[in-house]
Amino acid sequence: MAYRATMQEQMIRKGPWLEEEDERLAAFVTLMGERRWDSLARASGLRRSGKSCRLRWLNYLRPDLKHGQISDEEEQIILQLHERWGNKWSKIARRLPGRTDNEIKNYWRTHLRKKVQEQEQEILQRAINNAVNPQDFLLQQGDRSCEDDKSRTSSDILQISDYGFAASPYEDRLFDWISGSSSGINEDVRKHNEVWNMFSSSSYNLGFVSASGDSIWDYNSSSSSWNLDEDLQVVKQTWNTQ
DNA sequence: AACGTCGTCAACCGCCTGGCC
DNA sequence: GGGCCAGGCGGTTGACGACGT
Repeated sequence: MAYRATMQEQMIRKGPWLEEEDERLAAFVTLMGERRWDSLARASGLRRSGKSCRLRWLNYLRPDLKHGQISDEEEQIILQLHERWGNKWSKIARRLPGRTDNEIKNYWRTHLRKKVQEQEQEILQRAINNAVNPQDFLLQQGDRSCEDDKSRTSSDILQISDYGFAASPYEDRLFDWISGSSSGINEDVRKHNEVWNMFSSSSYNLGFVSASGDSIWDYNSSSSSWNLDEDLQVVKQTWNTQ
């Protein structure tokens, strides 16, 4: 028994995929669908693990994948979403049709991380030069962009950023709508920015703040003044009339 | 030309989660 | 409720090429 298991482990191939392996995998995925990867790996006769087959398909062979350079627009989206969600690569990837979590993760690590760190360093330096606390400096910058919102305190602003959008049903459904209804990446980017601006507007943000410190989404659902479908409808209508 | 360093990216690893029995 | 398994996810590794010394 143990001997057989060891033999099987020895049979498993690792490392770069050969062209004929790719062809075989693609043929079997077409035949069996994108599931039961262990069975697929066995049935195909590929000496690869199910996990390895799944990864190869999702990251390289899938026909809807975009191969090639990440555009400036895509980079902007990655930056914005990473700022919101952190290293939630698969979540970010879902907002960029044709891109994989692995691709975005690598792109972030090799191209963007350094850039962001430099920007943060610059902010820190400017704060030092202005002899203020870096956090206050950022708040000052933020206040300059929303002068009309005098009632918003710095603690409000911190609450908003603390909550983020990670568990937001609004956000998930909005972005599903974006990627489901558009006709290309430019359209995606345009819609993304529009919706992003709407969410970033002071009225939306103030609505999201819970005075009690509860999760904003719990807060929303417990309040009868919020209606997910109606609010989504408003956003979509606003978009469609533009 | 030889060697070292760095950047890039495909692939792997280990942990977590959700579904099923 | 608990065990098992498949799949998903983020972090890490390693091969390889480009570039500098």
